[in-house]
Amino acid sequence: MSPTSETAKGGRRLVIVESPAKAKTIKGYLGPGYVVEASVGHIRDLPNGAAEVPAKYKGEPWARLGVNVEKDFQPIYVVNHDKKDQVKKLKELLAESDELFLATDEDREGEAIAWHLQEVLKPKVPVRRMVFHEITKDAIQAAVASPRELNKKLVDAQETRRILDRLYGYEVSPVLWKKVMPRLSAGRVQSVATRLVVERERERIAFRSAEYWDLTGTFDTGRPGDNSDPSTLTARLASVDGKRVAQGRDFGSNGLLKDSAQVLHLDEANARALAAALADASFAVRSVESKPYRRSPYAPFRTTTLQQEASRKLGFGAKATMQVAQKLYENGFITYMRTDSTTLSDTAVNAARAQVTQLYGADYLPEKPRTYAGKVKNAQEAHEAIRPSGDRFRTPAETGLTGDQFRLYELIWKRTVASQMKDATGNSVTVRIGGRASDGRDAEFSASGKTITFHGFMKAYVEGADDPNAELDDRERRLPQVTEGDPLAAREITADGHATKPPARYTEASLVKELEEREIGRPSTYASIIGTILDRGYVFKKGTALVPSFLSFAVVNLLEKHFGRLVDYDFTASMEEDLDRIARGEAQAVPWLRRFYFGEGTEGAAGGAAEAGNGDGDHLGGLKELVTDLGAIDAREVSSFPVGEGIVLRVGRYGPYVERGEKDAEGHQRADVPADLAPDELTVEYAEELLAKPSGDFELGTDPGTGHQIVAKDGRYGPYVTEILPEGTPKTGKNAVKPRTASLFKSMSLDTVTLEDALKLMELPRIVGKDAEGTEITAQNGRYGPYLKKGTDSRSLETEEQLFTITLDEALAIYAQPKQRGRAAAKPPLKELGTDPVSERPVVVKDGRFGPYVTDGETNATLRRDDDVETITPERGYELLAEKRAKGPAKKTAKKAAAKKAPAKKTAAKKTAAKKTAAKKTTTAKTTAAKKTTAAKKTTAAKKTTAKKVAAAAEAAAE
DNA sequence: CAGTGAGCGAGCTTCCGCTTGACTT
Repeated sequence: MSPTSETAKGGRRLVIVESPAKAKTIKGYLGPGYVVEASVGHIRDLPNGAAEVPAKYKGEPWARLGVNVEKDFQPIYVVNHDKKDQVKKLKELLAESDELFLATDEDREGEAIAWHLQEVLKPKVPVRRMVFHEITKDAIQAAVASPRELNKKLVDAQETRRILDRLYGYEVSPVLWKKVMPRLSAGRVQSVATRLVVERERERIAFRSAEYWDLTGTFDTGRPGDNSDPSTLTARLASVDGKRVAQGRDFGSNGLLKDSAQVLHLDEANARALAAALADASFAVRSVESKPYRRSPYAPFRTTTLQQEASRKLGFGAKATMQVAQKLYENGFITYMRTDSTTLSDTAVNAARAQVTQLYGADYLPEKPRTYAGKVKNAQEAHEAIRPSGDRFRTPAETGLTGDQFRLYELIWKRTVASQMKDATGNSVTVRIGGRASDGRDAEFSASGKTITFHGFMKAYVEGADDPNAELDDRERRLPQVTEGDPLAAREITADGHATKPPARYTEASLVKELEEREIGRPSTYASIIGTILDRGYVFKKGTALVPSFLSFAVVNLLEKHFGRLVDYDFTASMEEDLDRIARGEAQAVPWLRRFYFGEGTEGAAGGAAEAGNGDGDHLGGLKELVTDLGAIDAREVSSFPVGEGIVLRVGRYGPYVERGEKDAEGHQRADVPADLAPDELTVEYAEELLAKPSGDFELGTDPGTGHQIVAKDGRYGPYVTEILPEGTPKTGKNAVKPRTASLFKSMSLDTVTLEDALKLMELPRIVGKDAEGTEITAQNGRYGPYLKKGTDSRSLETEEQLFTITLDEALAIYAQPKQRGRAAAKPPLKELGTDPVSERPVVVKDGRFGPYVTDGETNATLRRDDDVETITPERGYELLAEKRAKGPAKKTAKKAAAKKAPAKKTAAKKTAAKKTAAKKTTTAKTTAAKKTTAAKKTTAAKKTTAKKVAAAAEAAAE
């Protein structure tokens, strides 16, 4: 496989493409003298997080962004971790070459990859940019013969896009961490995708169904029927006394008629009365209308249409489709699968036409090849449509493929062949039938049919439908051959009730389609967009439907209210326009970014030609300002949704819950909402039901001793069991009784814990015995695990089982030992790393609350994600400590200075709360303490925000 | 969102878009 072995003597050329599969193909077309290798996508990017930021930028306030927002948005680029080997290989190959051809895709990203390659490889030989749109020998050789220069403006446009996405994502996500829940995310693409799903659900919630009725009549021609001339036809009531009968589409989403003057709304009684009045009526054909029918084939596949059809016809998710397609591509069965183009190369058109003639005959072949104009607005057209590869398409049977690969290939093959076939033609017929009811009303029924006289492309391929009730294109519906005036007998007339349905939820495929239409996302990302919003818990799947979570309602609500422009559906489209201007040299990246980030009116922005979006002229503030001043964002408000009857749904840190009344007030109720409840199913009645019974309980049974019901729950500190006290037990006041509670052991789980386990757990704390002085020793389970307690002296136990088994002698033996202070002291270090060269202290690895860390007794540094206790070297340990020392003190003092008051208060508040809780005089005291803690926390949060604001202002001033 | 004993190292989460393996399930 060594590419150099194929290289001819002298005049070696290195050609770099993006994909290894492509490299393999092209290699064969270029022959000796050329080495073809892949970059395997992008090779450099902005640093992902703090760990990837080069040391020299670490202290910078903008290091976290990877973009120097203080100096013309200069990006920091680092070679992607997983591309280091590939870059090394490319460098080696380049060292043996006399010329470099950058043959990445001809689109914005491809141009950028080429530029990054040039920057990283630093070639000393001539560099050429070479592009091609078709992988054939002629096209490739022509491309080599006529290279061009790198288009730096196009690269600028890509870089601007990259920086904007970074600023958006890395500035807005932390707002969500603070205001909604940690680890959430926001982004130009995912947030709009989420918003689409949320908005559809809002429509469903607001939707009011309408009931309407109509009649269906079965009419008989009185002739014996056959296949081409059935004896009966089924027709629906179309109008009464000339007034059209209302159908589903006549109703709005509010359940009311859109235009009540024009249509007749039949209710059940009315419909039944009319049916009865028509029972003995005589009917005749009033009109027969025949129109030619013509249908053209669908365009060849691009990524989105392939995902949609694979979903409809094969039941594949977007990700599965792409994985199967990737395999087909790698093994040379199909062309590239991430494309927004429906264009077929000449080679492909010829192959398709040859196959049409061979399989279906010349009658099915149009005179001229069909071409499909690009439908996608921001298409970059770097690739062909998705089609079988080669200049002669293999039939599915010839491929030898099996399973999913076979099915997907067959789909692609059929669609491609069909795209070069003739239109399907036929007739569509509408028959109107009239009759007079016994009450004098005139009723007109209507039926329509379709006959296909020439199937054309439908012989090969018919597109599926999202709606399972929808009729497919090639379905024929034949009506009896009747002419105007023909008498018909009504065999049966029935009244049918209907209800209008809310708009359907998105599926993966339909959401991707929507995103493409709105120019949001790219072929290479459609599948992962779905993955992202699923991973974040913004949506979940119910069958194939994408259902938004309550969490996504809170997130979208916040974004709409405070970052409206960023989740505007036209934001991306307008960005694309601006990027195009940058690519054409009509606008400059830096002023554009400055306007986006710092807002209008900032220095330099006025001179820029770029207009940061159209239609958002009312917005002058920049992103920076929006994420700095968070005081205006009321976290409680954005995550509260009224349900009705005084019930509010709230999205808390632990998930959604419903609440009635104020906390601690009389009549306050609260209950968890199942995480997989679809928002449109949360009715007032359901909320009442949830509030009526304690939620999330696993009912274990009754304690034979007390008669109290025992339940298992999942609480803040994990699963636990507790008892339900009978009605009327005072929960507050002097005689308050607290239910017994106990955490589950690690070995137990909520769904398997038994009543016996629970009763045993609730016996804790267990009295083990008394020591020589008569002080009671108890065994109990606490926050840090099982422990013994003697007065104020506590000792950890090793296992939870010991809580039940430990004897007095064993307990006394433990107390005879000196107290082990803290967890770290109790455990030996995980590893010893020798002596630190700087502090000259012994360095060890320990396990702490936040995972393993290295310490020399003075400085501590947590191991990074890539470090491993087993494999860590002493040198790495010293390095971590040195890093920590380098930034530690500076950061610490800064932090202390900035947030001095807040932590002090917090500690004080905590202590107060702890003391009062410990005192446990009454539950009232406890409630007060809890309240105070909450209040203190709020103050702390507010203070922190203020402190940050001050810091930000200082930064701005320093500029 | 139960409320239980001490002492004490933070660091990281996150974006979009271009590509495949290397992993585990």
